[in-house]
Amino acid sequence: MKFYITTPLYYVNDKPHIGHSYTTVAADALARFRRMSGDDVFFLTGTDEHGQKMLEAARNREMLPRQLADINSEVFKGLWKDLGISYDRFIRTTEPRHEEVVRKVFAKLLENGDLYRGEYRGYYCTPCEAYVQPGDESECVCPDCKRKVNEISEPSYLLNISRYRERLAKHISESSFVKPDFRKNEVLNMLAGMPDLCVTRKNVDWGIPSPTPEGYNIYVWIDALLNYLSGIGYLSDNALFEKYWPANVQFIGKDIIKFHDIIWPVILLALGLPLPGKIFAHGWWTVGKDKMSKSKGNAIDPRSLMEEYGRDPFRFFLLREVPFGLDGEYSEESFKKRYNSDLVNDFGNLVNRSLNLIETRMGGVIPDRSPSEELAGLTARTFDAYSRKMDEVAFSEAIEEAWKLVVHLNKFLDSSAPWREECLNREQVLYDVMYGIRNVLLMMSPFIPSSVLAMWKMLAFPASPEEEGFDLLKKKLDGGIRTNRREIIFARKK
RNA sequence: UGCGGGGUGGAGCAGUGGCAGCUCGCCAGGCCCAUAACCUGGAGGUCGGCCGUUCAAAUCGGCCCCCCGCAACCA
Repeated sequence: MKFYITTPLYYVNDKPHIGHSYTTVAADALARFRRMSGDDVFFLTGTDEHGQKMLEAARNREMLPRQLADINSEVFKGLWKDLGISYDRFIRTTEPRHEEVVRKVFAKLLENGDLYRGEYRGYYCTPCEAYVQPGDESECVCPDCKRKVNEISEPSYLLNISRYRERLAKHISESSFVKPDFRKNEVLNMLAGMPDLCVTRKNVDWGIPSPTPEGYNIYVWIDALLNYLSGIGYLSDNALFEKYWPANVQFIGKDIIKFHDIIWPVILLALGLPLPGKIFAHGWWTVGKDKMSKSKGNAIDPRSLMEEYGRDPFRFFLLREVPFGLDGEYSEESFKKRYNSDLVNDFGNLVNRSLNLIETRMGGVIPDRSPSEELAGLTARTFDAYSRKMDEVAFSEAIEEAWKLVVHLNKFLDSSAPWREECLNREQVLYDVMYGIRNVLLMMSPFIPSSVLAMWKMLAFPASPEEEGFDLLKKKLDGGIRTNRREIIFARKK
């Protein structure tokens, strides 16, 4: 089976914060899970580089928007590298190939009447040089800069949302397109009241020119959304496109629901393309009860957390701490607690104590047996529950399922006490524990791939979890292996 | 105001009619192979309020109070 997954394109007017990492790590974990399940995965991410805010940000730094985009897209790439993100393609909206697709799509929509020339009536904030929607009619101030806005009316091109409103509403109610489920009503309401969308900009000089006589630029969101098509070869590499489209899952933050759950499918319907399987909107990370934002200065920098704890604990925390889809509260304390209690005490210590027993009681060689029926059964049931949760994109619950095996193995060691002289089936017990650990490692690999690989090598299991995939769960562990030197993979933090 | 989601032991949550559960924290004990780790047991809640339906309600209905989200381009 093919599996096409995307993150949003991140806007490069500023540096990445924890939220960008969140979406990307989530997509990466799912991509890795599908690969290990045997799917042919295409994982797309990238950067969104046009638009008014880029112009401003570049001006503030006294550089050209292109220069700022070059710098910041590298910053994102660098972070993804350090986070171990296994994307297949990193797209930038300033790539000529992408720009060409956007122009072609625009022309096609125009031709079919899905875009039409009309009047845009609305409010315009001169200082921000942007169209805005004032919060309160009586106030008429820009929601961004809080200054007065002017009502204007000018010719522009509009996306004909009305034409697809009913079809889309029907699809949303009848499918699992909008995820999580509790967003459905919200989106349907939004859709019902959504006017046709203005898709050209008169005063923005950093963008893709629209193929119309007036010399407008194309609205950045139209530009950005189309990356999901151009990124897999729409209108350029037909074989690739046919292979992967439609996307199976598209991850977004809850702030961009309107664009992905309404405007995006309208464009696709207009192009006659099938819609993605799911648009999954996750929640925000908050600090205390406050929303994390640049203006408040309380944004969490992923770099500092990674430097202190390492890449994998950061990935683990993001996906374990909070149910995907809901908001979550970040605190250093909760991070440390997760780290110490889950990764150090439960998991790390299990591997460490088990390997120590292999070293001291088995001369460093994993005995060759067959797994007990009980443990093999438990593994199968655990994996079953785990995969179901992964299919539901319920990461924290999937990890919880795998953790049941970790807890079981710790208990099993305690109750069978293979360190005692009286323990008669020591070989079987230790074999079972190593077999169980191997299976836990497989299930944890999508979340903490490098730590898992380090443990895998330490235990001298053949190949790697990613090469083996989940098929290995059905097979016994071939013993007779001499293990490598014992190391602490997750060191306790004070 | 409209639509939606919530209010359950110290914290965070699960639980859509039948003895109120989980994780963390706390207390006590066990074990001692291990990263002061792991295991077991315990304390702690009249499930926001009032009224009602029912043999039986956290769970259904009504009214009320409080919090949050979306209606407004922050992952």
